[in-house]
Amino acid sequence: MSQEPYSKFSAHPGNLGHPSLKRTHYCGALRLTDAGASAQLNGWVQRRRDHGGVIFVDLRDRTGMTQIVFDAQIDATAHERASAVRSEFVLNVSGTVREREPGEHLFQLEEARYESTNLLAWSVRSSDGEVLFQSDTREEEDVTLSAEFRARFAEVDKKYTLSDELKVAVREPGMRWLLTDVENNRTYEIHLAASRLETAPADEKGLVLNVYQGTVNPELTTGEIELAVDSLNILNPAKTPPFPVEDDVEVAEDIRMQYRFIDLRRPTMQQTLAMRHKAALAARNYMNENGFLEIETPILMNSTPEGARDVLVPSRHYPGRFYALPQSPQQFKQILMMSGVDRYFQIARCFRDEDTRSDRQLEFTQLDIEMSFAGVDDVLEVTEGLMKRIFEEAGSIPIEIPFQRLPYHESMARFGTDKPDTRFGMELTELGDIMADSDFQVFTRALASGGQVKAIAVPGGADFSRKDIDELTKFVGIYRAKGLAWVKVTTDGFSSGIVKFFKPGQLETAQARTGAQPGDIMFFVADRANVVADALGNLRTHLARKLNLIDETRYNFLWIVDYPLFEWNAEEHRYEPFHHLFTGATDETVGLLDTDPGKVQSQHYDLVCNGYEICSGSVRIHRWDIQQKVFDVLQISPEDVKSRFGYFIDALEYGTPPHAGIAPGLDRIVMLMRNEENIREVIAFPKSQQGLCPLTHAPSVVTEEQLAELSIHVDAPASADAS
RNA sequence: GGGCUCGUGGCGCAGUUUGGUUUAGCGCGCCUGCCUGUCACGCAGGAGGUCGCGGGUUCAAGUCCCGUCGGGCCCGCCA
Repeated sequence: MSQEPYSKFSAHPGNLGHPSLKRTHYCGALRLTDAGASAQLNGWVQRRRDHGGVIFVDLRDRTGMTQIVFDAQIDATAHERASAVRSEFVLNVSGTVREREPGEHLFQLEEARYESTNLLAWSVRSSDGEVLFQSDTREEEDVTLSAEFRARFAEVDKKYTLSDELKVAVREPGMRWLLTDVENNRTYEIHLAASRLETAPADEKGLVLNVYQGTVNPELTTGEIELAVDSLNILNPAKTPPFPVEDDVEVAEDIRMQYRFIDLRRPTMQQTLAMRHKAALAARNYMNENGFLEIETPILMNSTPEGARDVLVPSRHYPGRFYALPQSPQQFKQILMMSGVDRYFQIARCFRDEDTRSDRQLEFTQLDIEMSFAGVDDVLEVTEGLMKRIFEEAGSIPIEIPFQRLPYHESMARFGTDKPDTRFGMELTELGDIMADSDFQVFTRALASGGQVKAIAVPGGADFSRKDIDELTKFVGIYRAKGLAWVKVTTDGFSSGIVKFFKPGQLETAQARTGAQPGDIMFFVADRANVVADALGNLRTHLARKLNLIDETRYNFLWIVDYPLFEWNAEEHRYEPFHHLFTGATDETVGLLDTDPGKVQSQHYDLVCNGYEICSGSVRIHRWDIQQKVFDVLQISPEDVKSRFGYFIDALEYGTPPHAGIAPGLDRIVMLMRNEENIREVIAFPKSQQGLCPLTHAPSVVTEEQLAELSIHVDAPASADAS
């Protein structure tokens, strides 16, 4: 039959009546202390368990779940309506909060004895004095159960074996306990018979101990209570969702994005949304407390063809002219410094029309920051405080500041990248000096043509099979490495087909430098410096993941500093800015702009955490003459400068204060705090890798009229959405 | 621009190597009925698939070939 729930409800006008929607609690809020109170909840149906005379429904909202119970004896109408309720229906219920009753009586022990010295140290003994169960610390978990007592459990509850991971909670001192088997996720209630207690002190002999099946759900924060419903309003039925609203369900990305409104109902997604909000709030508060003004800058601005591809927006008034969406508010934030704002920040959306990666989207969010009369140390200090505030306040992750600083060249040398993951070792080791006179031509040729030979030692790698090594060779091939030489270190010496090419001492030196131990393998790459860095750097992280060498609980923050100002583009025989056009040089090297631009050091800094670049910034050029020299080095003609940056150059000549800034990437920060490996997981409405939005079908074809107004003629065939 | 990989009921997957014994199977979900203590409820019964799309090879295509659309990872790109 078709799954069309709507018809069932159109015949029940009672469901369409408007009850008060004012709830008394969220679904994750009720606790044992609320027992006896009446409550009204709104939420979505997580699951329904229909037992005929009684129906259980888990009602969910963004805070959690509460079990609500429909009992024909409490309210026949609500019970009848509840039988039609299905997953994701939206309900409004009211009723009484009640402690979950003990279930089936399992067994009884006569002549139990309770002893206590205080509320926290107590025991229950059998009549012959053997301890049945006891707890003598403040830790609820520290419970001992006698073998005899365990045996009684085994007799009655054959489906489960009581595990060793037990928790006991005192319900009423000397009378009732809640025993939780954490591993099996089951509870039991242990009662000393109340009738006997009325007349005798609790620690006297002759009590009766009863054990019941518990109905508490230890997995739910609200698991000690339930809501006995006396009134149900079905606010809206729902089609069966395309996938269950649960964590850890694997669903294809396009389906998740197409039904993002359902995907976002999942608890982890709700937690991420909440954490992202907290991170933004913490940032706002911190920036405010430190004297920064939040100022908005235009979304429609001019295109500057430096750097990334711009996202363009056609102008209706000026045919053939386009706005660009900001790659970042770079120029505006500098102009704000020129404007005397002194300290600016903005939670800014940025757009870069480049291909996506697991940590890159077409549009993303930066905490854009700029400050006047500031140098490197000032920005780093403010940023460290900001990171500490965000990670601790939003992520409950303690952060120690200040962060270490690592020069760019050292990072490249040791890790092969300027965004190193320092949670594990396997650092790259230079071997060019000792390998130059080996007989291994792969090495000697690379060195002779100005290249490098470097190596890493992989713990336990001596176990790698031929097939493993072939796969790794293929892996480094992605980074243009032509091969991957290897030598296994064993207790008997070196093992590899290439051992014969080395002179005595060469492999020993390699072993000493890489720190390889017997049982390890050394991997060598010989090539141009950037190929060696890419191949070994990526191999290093690849193997660390594969071999589980990464402590996922750690957050290793690291400043990368002392970048070069320019990078030589060998193909086009000219310099390019390493960071961007407005990055300042260090005082020590600024003089080299005229003579040796390649040696100029910039005042650029990146903050790296666990292999992700999470902030990037610099001290800016604030003097016209220096900016002019940079344009000269980059061979940007005066005409180009005037047309592209004219207003900016103007402003530099009207009293620009020294200023510096940085831009932490909010998406990646939240990714790190949530331990997510994909940026889509921390964006409410992300785009697919091809830049499509499966929910709204953007980008879409527009009408001929719209195009005509913009004087745009589209050359490509307008392919309709294929799905 | 390029490489790798995936696409089979609502979801997740098996089947694709070696084309035909497959009436395309499994788990979850869904539907109907029963059930008063479940919480991955249970029990009984049931429905649901142009194997992404197009073309080709063949007596015969989920399976082989070409193209195309979509998802993912990566190289290039990302000042």
